[in-house]
Amino acid sequence: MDRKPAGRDVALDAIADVFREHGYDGASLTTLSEATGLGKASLYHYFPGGKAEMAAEVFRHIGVKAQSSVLDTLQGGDSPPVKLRRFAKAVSVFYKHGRMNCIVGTMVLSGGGKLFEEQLKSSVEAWVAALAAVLAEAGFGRVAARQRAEDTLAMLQGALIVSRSSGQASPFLRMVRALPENMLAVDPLRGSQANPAPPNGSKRRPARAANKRA
Amino acid sequence: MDRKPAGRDVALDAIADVFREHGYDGASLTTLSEATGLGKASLYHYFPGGKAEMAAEVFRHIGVKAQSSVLDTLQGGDSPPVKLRRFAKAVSVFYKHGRMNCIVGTMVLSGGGKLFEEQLKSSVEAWVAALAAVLAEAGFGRVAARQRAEDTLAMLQGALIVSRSSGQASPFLRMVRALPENMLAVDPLRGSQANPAPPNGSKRRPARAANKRA
DNA sequence: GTCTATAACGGGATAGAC
DNA sequence: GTCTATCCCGTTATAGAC
Repeated sequence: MDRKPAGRDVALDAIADVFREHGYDGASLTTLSEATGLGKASLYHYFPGGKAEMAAEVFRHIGVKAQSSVLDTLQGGDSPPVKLRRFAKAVSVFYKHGRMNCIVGTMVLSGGGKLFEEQLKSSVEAWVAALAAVLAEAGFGRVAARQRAEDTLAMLQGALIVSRSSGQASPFLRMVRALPENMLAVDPLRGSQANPAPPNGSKRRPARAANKRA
Repeated sequence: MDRKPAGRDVALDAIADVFREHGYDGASLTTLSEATGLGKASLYHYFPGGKAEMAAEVFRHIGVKAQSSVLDTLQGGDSPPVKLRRFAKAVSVFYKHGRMNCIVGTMVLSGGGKLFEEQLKSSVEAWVAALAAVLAEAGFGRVAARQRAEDTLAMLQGALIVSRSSGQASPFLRMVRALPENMLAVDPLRGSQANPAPPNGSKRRPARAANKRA
């Protein structure tokens, strides 16, 4: 199998950054040209299919990176809690601790949703399957495991968006820090029937007396 | 105060739909013209500032609708659990039970992020403040209440994206159904230290024996 | 392989008739 | 207020020199 010229893969990183930052519709060939240092014609040399092919290749490229640097942390003989802690660390690094967007979420909402429906779906599926496998290993039923995995991805996506909107990384950091215990907790997304009365502060925070207004 | 012509507000609904569906960059004047039934020049009659003004007005418009049909459910003398259940119902309706995007999240990722930074931030702030007020009323400390409110919004955003990506409403519906109890639960986002061992199925599901592979 | 130049097209925005 | 016609510019995409 003849591998593609070396320039292509390094260009792909720059291209990915542009799509992540500006979305699919917002990424112009001019911008892509500047970001890669290649002229427009050169881009078409590497990607005859134009912008659409660039985006498709970016998905492939990111998918491979995500697999090796994030999802693979869920493999191996360690216990589920250990795996999930590794995973959470890797996720935080992968998204630059909340400062970098998820390109999948970005594409879905910025013009690539219809165009790359299949790739986006299978990307989500890869993450769900990997997480669900660990949860199943931890003792959750098949359906419950998949639901928890989906919910976890949703929280990740949402935390990234909120962090971006507000310009603060803290929502993402909080989410990713709580992720391992949260995923294995008894009923994190269904509420705990055991404790209907809310506490007046958590045990790890100073929890000054609640000052209600008025 | 002279109120604007009637055609403007009905056009605004169609315009909002276009932005929600295609994002800011993806919404062309041609599309907007077709969706509203107005010619381009007529659109400029109503919105001299062009597309940017349309988007800005859409935010205002949606903000008012969100306030009256969703956030106002958190007002009144009822108990926090009652308010949050009302809120969850309203949210589900507001987003067409997972089939409709959040325009704020969409805009952030589709070209309007820089342009409408202030409006987007204040929109998020309105939701956070409204939810945090209820949580404070429920006894949470000021900081914890805001964090929980942020986390809830993040989950909502993420659930909408995952639902859209996967084409299934179930992640969103699950999230919104669990929202009231989840928000008041002891430590939903920080994991419960009391139960390190995961159960083998939840109490409300058949929970067939976990079938691990291999 | 990479460049300059340019074609073909669609975008946002305006003018002016009605 | 709404329309048709038009302008200007940026965009995608290609041709052809080097």
